[in-house]
Amino acid sequence: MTNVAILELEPRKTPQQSRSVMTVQAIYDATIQVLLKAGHERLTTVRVAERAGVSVGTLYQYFPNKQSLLFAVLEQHMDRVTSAVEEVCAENHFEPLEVMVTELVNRFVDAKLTDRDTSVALYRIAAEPGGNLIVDRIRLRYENAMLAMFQTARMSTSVDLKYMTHIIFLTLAGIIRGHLESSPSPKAVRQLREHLCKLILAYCERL
Amino acid sequence: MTNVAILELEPRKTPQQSRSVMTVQAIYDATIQVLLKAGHERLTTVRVAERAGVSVGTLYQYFPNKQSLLFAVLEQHMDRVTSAVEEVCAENHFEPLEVMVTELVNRFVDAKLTDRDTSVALYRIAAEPGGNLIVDRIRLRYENAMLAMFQTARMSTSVDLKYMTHIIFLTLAGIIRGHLESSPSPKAVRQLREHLCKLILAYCERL
Amino acid sequence: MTNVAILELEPRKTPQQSRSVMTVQAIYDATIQVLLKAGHERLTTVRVAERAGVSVGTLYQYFPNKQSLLFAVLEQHMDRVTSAVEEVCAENHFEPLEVMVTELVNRFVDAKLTDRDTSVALYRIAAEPGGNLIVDRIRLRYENAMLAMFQTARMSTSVDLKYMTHIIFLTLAGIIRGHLESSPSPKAVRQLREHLCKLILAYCERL
Amino acid sequence: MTNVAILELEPRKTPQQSRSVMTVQAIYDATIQVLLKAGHERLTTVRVAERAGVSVGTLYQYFPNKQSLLFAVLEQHMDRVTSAVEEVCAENHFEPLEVMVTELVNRFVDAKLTDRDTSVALYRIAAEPGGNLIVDRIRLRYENAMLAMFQTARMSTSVDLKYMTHIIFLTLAGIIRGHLESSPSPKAVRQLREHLCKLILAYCERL
DNA sequence: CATGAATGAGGTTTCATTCAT
DNA sequence: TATGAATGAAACCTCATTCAT
Repeated sequence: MTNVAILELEPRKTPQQSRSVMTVQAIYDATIQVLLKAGHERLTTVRVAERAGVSVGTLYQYFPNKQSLLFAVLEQHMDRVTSAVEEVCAENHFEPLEVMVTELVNRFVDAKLTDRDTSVALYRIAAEPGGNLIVDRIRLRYENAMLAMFQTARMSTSVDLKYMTHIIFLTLAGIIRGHLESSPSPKAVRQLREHLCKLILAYCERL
Repeated sequence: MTNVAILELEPRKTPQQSRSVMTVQAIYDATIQVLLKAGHERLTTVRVAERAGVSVGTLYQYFPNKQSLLFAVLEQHMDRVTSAVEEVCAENHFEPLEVMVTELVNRFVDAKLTDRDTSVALYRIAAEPGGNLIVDRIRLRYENAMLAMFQTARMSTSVDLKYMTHIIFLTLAGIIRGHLESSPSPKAVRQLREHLCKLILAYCERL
Repeated sequence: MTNVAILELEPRKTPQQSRSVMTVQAIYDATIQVLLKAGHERLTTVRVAERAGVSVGTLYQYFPNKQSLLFAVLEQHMDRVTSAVEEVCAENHFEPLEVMVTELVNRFVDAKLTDRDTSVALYRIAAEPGGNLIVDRIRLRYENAMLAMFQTARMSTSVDLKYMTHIIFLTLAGIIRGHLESSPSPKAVRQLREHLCKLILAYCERL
Repeated sequence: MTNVAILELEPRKTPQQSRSVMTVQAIYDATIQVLLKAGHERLTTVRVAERAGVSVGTLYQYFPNKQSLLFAVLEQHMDRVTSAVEEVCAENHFEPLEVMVTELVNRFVDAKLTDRDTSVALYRIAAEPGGNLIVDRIRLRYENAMLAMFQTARMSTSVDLKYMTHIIFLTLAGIIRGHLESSPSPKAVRQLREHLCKLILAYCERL
């Protein structure tokens, strides 16, 4: 019998969260704001702290150095996008291939286009030395989720599903990145979704 | 075919090239060497000048500031890759679609994989503020060359060739970038070429 | 012999010592541990408090600032060494000069070589501004104890015993410090004791 | 035949010394001045540069970091004192022991008492981590010079001259340090010299 | 009394750029 | 034109100390 009273001893953190959790979140948010308003090269720890409403010292109590802050922000952001993709993959096991691809593409595009400026800004952080470790970890999560879904599709057994998944991921991520970085107009998004589906579906069926 | 007359327009600089041309090229080369050996964050103008065998002052006589140097190097490098693609596109007008795609993919992959470390290092420079201007200009050259080629292919007239070309470019560039940045193993290149061809060809035929 | 009555004057703190006395001693010990493990430049009040198992705030309730903590630790350590010397001096009144010197040297060397790392580390603290006050006070205790002993020795009455004592103290302290700071090998200690005795004895007899 | 004209090509550095040599010397001097006026804990690179009449950047063109500056200053100072001792040792080979010791003591005391404040301030630098390397190197120079002299003295062949020299050095250095650090009065210097001679001479003769 | 998150002045170091020679 | 010593603003980071809880 678990004692409910004991559980109550640990102070509630919602909605009146603990001080430090709030501080850390404020720093996260401030980092993204500075990234968007001032840009990657003008992002300084002092500026981030100021915008977060704390002092630099406070920032350094939660992050050992500037890079760890940037990577933490990158990771939090990518985690959100990845979770969305993991979800959509889990939901579409055993669906027809066309449904799988359509859902995947749409959710991926949705996730990346929400906070598109943030996404673009974070590409810079991912490109810093050491960033590839984070990117690779995230990529594996993507590919594992996608692979699990594709393994439930009715496809020729001779297909190297793992490599196919890899190519599909590179295609999705690469095209969306290129799209985000060059054309800031949101009008082309419908066309982009459509062609992404066609491209990937054609590829799958060809194999 | 390049017009010989055009070549005559610019004064001969070989074999006894003018001093400044040699100096500038030495600085270009030094920049890439420093970029590879020290990395983007440790690239300083003094280090570049030292490696080029000149003084900082001299460097600043040819480039108004550090960024202009980096962008010039980026542009020179991208120009080489782009020229290769323009060439292959020009050579394959009126060929069967499959030939077009195969040649395009192979030449693109070849161009990017020669000096792959340099390519990767230059992604960082392209990501700096202002870099998108250069990237976009180069992208237009790519897409124009590809579009001219695809317009000679036997395809349904209802196809939006311009957008198709755009997507193909994004696919090629995006996948190769993802490939270069994550897997440094050169063994997977043959598989990559093969799947790139399948992917793009399937897409074209689907339209 | 220590007077038992004197011990009674201060309230008993053993075995159930008062909380604050234990805390202060824990901080003392932690300070020395940090000093040895992290070094003088990495000794921070937070680190000391952590190692002592208390919070920084608590530390600041017993010591007004960092320096007072360091000086208190220095004083406690020096007090132990000094007491040993005072003891040996008191014990050897009226002994032959050779016995006096031999006992003095051995006890001094013993005291300094126990916790030699601590001794070395504390030299740094003694060198801080204000540290000379502590060092001078301790030096007077040494010299007074030694002088009292030497006054019971059979020596020519024309000798300036006070200055002789001063020189002997400087010799002892200086040589041992030089020994501790440069050669960390404990093998040379016997030779050191022997020569220290010869040196000081020869000096005394010469006067 | 060495061509005199060629030698003239290298610009004269005296008395109108080259710019950089002057700058470095200005930084050295400024370091000692700041050390004396502000103390070791208030010595900052900016303050040193200011007093030297240059900018911090200039300081960092000649010294990779603060510590290397401090150590360079320490080394230059110790080198002067050591040279004086090496000189006096060389001059007194084959002299009577009493002359050797007297000359050695006097020159050592002279050297340390000139710029006594600087000497005291530099003890702090020598105590920093890594400083013992410099101190040990200097100590070897001292002991080698002294040993060479003592080997020409008429002494019992059974004496371990090397260890004797070591002890004499520790005695000299230790006593003078103790003297400098505690009593700032210059009146006791004559007495100090006298007793140092007696102490060391008695020790040598005893062996 | 104890806690420990927050502070922020201040220190070290870097590096693009200039300019007297 | 070439040089490279000098510049100095600005970045990152530390840590003794405080004070609301």
